[in-house]
Amino acid sequence: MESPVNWEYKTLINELTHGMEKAKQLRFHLCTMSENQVQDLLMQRILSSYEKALLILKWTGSKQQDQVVTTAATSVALESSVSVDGSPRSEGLNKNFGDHQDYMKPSKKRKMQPTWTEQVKVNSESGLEGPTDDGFSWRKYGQKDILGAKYPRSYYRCTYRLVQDCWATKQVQRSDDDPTIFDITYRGTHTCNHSTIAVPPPASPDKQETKRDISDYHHQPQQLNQTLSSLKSNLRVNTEDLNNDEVSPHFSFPSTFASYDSENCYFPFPNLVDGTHQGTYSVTYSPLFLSPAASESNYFTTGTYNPMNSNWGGANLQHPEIDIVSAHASTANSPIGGVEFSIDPVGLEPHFPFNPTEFFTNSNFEC
DNA sequence: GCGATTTGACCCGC
DNA sequence: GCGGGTCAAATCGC
Repeated sequence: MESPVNWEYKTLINELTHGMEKAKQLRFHLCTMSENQVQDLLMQRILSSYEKALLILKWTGSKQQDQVVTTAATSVALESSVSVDGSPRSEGLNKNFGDHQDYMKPSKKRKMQPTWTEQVKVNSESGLEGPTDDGFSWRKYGQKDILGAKYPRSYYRCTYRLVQDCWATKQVQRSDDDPTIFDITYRGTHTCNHSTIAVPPPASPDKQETKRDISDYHHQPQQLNQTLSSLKSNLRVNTEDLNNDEVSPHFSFPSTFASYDSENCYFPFPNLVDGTHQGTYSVTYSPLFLSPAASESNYFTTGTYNPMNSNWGGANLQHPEIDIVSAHASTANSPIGGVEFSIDPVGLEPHFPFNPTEFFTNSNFEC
């Protein structure tokens, strides 16, 4: 019997597929009616967004199925003599972890894990070891001098690896060219419940908080829905620079989503609510997330966050926005693929009223 | 004392 | 054999 989650998941896939087909039809009509390259470019990007959303969803779905299988097969020993790297050194490790087969997961799935890279620019070269607060708790487990690199690479893993079996890791390396830029490579997605996201200040000043556990959003679909509505209302495409080859349309998001991640429904942008960082962020996703057509140029940078006035891209405090600016005139600067906007069907309430077709078709595009 | 970081060593893939 | 990724003992800091 099909579960509600599977039903929601398939419905979401169907809706996105339907939307993509309609967008293709629209592009066909636009191409036949006009030679406006701007319109065609926009259509390509809309299609790319749908395509990537579907890819992400499908990937997430298969991952969840794997998790179900893994959880169910608790009595099955998987390569009990293989370590996290797949290396045969079970002696010491098994002392700590016994024959807990979950420990073996990364060795089997490392190449299947999603990997993406952010470039984070910090304010000054001095005073910051690197970008730190991205909403998760990391524990440094190694540092390595990399051949040809001026600065060493630091290795971090989730603090809750052992407690909550969270296998997310990240690598941080300062750029050779610009010491104020850090390349952060994330590998794997968080399965822990300790992520935090930035939220708008609450109405009551005596209950102000700047971070909230993501589980709040899982358990408050109404609030998430409101946030999505806010995202919808603030989503816009700025095409004023379309004639400039160097600049592509801007997609804007409310800053509420600055840390929304696919695994826990939050974006993987660093959490900047503490106001300690100012900089630009770019995200490069691995081909695992992208179709061959889309992965050709899947790179964009966001606008600048100003901690002095808590603004993203110069937007006001009431409706701060993140301006996502494509660095290349590609089909990959969409908000969907670019910021890993995948709605995890498991992470949402079964009856969460999110209609992707309506969401995208009714979005407030400004042309 | 406990948790986080450092750092040399080990292991694996290429 | 080399380079990258990870481990784990030693060390540090609160």
